[in-house]
Amino acid sequence: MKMFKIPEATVSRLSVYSRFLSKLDKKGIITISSGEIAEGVGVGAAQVRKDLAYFGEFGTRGVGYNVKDLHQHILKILGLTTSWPVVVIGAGNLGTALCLYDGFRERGFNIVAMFDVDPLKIDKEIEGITVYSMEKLGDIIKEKEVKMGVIAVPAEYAQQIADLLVKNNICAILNFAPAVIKVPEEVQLRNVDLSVNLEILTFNIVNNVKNLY
Amino acid sequence: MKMFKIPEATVSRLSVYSRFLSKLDKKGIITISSGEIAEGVGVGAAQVRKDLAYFGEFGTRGVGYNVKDLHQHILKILGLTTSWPVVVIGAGNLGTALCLYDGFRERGFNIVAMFDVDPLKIDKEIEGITVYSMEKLGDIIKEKEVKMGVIAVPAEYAQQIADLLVKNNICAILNFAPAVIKVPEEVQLRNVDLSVNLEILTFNIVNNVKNLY
DNA sequence: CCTAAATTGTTCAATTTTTCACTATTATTT
DNA sequence: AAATAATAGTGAAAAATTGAACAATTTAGG
Ligand SMILES: NC(=O)c1ccc[n+]([C@@H]2O[C@H](COP(=O)([O-])OP(=O)(O)OC[C@H]3O[C@@H](n4cnc5c(N)ncnc54)[C@H](O)[C@@H]3O)[C@@H](O)[C@H]2O)c1
Ligand SMILES: NC(=O)c1ccc[n+]([C@@H]2O[C@H](COP(=O)([O-])OP(=O)(O)OC[C@H]3O[C@@H](n4cnc5c(N)ncnc54)[C@H](O)[C@@H]3O)[C@@H](O)[C@H]2O)c1
Repeated sequence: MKMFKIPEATVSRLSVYSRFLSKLDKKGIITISSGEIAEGVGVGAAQVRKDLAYFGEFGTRGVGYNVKDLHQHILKILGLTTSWPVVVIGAGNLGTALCLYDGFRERGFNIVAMFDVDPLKIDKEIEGITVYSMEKLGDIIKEKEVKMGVIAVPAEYAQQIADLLVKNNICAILNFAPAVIKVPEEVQLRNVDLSVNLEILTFNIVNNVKNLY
Repeated sequence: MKMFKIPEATVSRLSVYSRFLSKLDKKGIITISSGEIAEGVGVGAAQVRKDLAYFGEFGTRGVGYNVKDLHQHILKILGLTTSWPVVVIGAGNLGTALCLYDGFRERGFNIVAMFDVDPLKIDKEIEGITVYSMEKLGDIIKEKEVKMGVIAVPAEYAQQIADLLVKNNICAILNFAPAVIKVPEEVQLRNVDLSVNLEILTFNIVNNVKNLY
């Protein structure tokens, strides 16, 4: 790969483009211009072209992009041409909601197991997904070749769960706990912090920030 | 307010600082330096000082920041000195998980009502929060002076719910549906897109992106 | 009281990201 | 076949963000 350092914002937009293209494809639309993509996802047309230009030339000048084609290219770029087995740690309200959610499967993410410490939850099944005790974590990660883990335990345990995942050679962690956790630099970490999102909104309200879309 | 355009990243870091300070305060810690905050939340010390500098001078040179004091200042900046009534639209798995979650209340967000179209869910209570039919939305927003709405309905209905919220004078929307929705520029909108987050991780894994923390 | 250590606030430089404007290419029309 | 219109790709400019360096201020110790 010609890794020229891709802005993270670019990657997240690619993910959005991809979903938009998928919708267009289902509607049977064959070609689309950068301007129409831009309009559809709420960014600038130059931005769309620049984002794609990091990875190659996917369009035809004067014509636009072939929807199916571009979609496939983006899926490839994002690593979504294969399925990703995922484990969820914490079978509470959030963990359960994630398990019941179809949207992940549609994008190639497969929750293969949940884990919890609560004896009442262990060995139960949620939508066909078994909740295991924590001792099984290592075995299942190895057996199912799991690369990604989702942390949905209370914040005070988030770091220890992260450590455990790291010890079991997980490559990436999505953390929902409102905690700052540290992992070795070779492990990918993203935090989804819902309070932060709400608080950006309150900040904007009280400071009367004009949207700039 | 001396609105010099605050980077959104700054606002989200303020939210994280605030939680960190709250933890320190509970531990009885009186003063802290920018370097320690930086260490605690995983950013640079200069970044911390720069973020705060947008809003005033809160520290004492040679000494650091008073924890309680700084915390109060940040809460004020974020608009968290008053409680925010919130409505959640969509009493499904995610909406329910959000309702059961204490973390929001702790930060001053109060879910005052949920809304759904499913007759089986309407009039049920979840953790003391009633699920109302959609017709009640306007009345309750007005009555409870709700400024923020959370969208937790399937993607295909997200736009119409957003429109409805806007029509009822909501100020800010947090959208969980994987849909691009449009609102007037005076309405604050944030999207929490979990698939995007997972896909940034897969991108990083397959492209071997080194973390830079 | 003076000096040294600590640490903030701030300026300025570096970097990153976005936007703009232009060039090249393709398709279509006359 | 030439002219026109549409639109991708791209390099340069602009804007936004981060990072490093340092001057200013406070406290503590001799
Ligand atoms: N529910 C939400 O809407 C929501 C929103 C934002 C953030 N979060 C965060 O997500 C996390 C989970 O939230 P939740 O609402 O599902 O909480 P929850 O209490 O419903 O579930 C937590 C689960 O983790 C399990 N658990 C506790 N310690 C564990 C450990 N050491 N190892 C394995 N499992 C353990 C518990 O048994 C429980 O089943 C929390 O950190 C919360 O702050 C939740
Ligand atoms: N569950 C998750 O973990 C998860 C994760 C990421 C994103 N999301 C997104 O969040 C949204 C909700 O997900 P969910 O898992 O809770 O789905 P869900 O199907 O469990 O719940 C959706 C709820 O919305 C209600 N609803 C449908 N149309 C409505 C309308 N027009 N007005 C009011 N209510 C309506 C339904 O009756 C249902 O109760 C979806 O857009 C989903 O893609 C969910």
